[in-house]
Amino acid sequence: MRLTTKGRYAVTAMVDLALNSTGGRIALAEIAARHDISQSYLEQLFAALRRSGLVDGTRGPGGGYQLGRAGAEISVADVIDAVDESVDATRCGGKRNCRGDQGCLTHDLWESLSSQIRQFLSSVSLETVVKQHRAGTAPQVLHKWLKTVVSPLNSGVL
Amino acid sequence: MRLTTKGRYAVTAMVDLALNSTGGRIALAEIAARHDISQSYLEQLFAALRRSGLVDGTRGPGGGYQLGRAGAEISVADVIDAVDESVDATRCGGKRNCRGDQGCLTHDLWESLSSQIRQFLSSVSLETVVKQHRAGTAPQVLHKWLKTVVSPLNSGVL
DNA sequence: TAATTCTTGACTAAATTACTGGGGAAATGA
DNA sequence: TCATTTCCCCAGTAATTTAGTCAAGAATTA
Repeated sequence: MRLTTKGRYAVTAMVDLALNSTGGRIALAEIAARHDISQSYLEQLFAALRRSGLVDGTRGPGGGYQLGRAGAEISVADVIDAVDESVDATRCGGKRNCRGDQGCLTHDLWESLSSQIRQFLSSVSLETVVKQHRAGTAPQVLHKWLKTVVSPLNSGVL
Repeated sequence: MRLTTKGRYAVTAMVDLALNSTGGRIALAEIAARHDISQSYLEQLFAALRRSGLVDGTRGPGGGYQLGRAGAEISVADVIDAVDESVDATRCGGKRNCRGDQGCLTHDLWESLSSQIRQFLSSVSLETVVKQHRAGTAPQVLHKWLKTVVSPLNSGVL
């Protein structure tokens, strides 16, 4: 799970789509203009999103993109995965023998951490983000929530 | 908050330091060999870690690096921030006028999401990672924990 | 048919990552 | 003092990724 500006572009565009989708379709040119992103670059990202079934494109006048399924069914992790191509990143290709015993031990550590992040992002849907935005106060709620949730982690429960 | 392989190198090295630190110092060459990373590259990362006070280097024979403070006091987010130089990433430099009204609205969305990830990573200390690794079963515990915690998010509480 | 919009592919510039190499400076031990 | 070990700092560079351009074409609507 990587978290780059590329993924951010994709998430932004998808949230835009979720935010402005009142049943109709939205042209890429619109999204590109709204966020001042190169349209051709967005096209590349949407090609990947399309291949993953996250969006649905229709051509011709009045055409555009739609969410491939309900916003509640699309997680932020889905979007990031679609454009990021997860480049293996393990350096030893999953084999547990990169260097001595301990080499891949720390691999495991990283992957465990990384999978926690993934699970977290998988739990946040586009709808959640939209709702959170509309609510306004939500970030504080989340902040509180995280605080209560996170303390057992550092207090030696594990 | 970006999450690249660069940050992963740094976290791996720091966890190695936390794992093998029995009071003494550890030479960079050791860490480099253990994880098969270019030593000079690690030197660059450690220069950044040093500037942030996360590690403490001593020269001469028997020298090496030490954690700058207790492993419980160093979060994964600290490590990533130290090497990542957080390149602004807002594209409009904080100003709320990049394009019309809605441009920076979605900015807010992203930044809120990004800050949630940051808070999550801030809650995980090196000690936590080490403990989790030693426990072995911990990842499953975490998985369960996340599941109970995450459901209110998607069930319309917000 | 003409306009619109997605779709695809090739190509390029800029930035970042990962790495190399060299020349020190401080500490230690002989 | 001198050699060795280690951090420390800087300059450069190849590979990769990001971000963007350009052009041709397919499907749809009016």
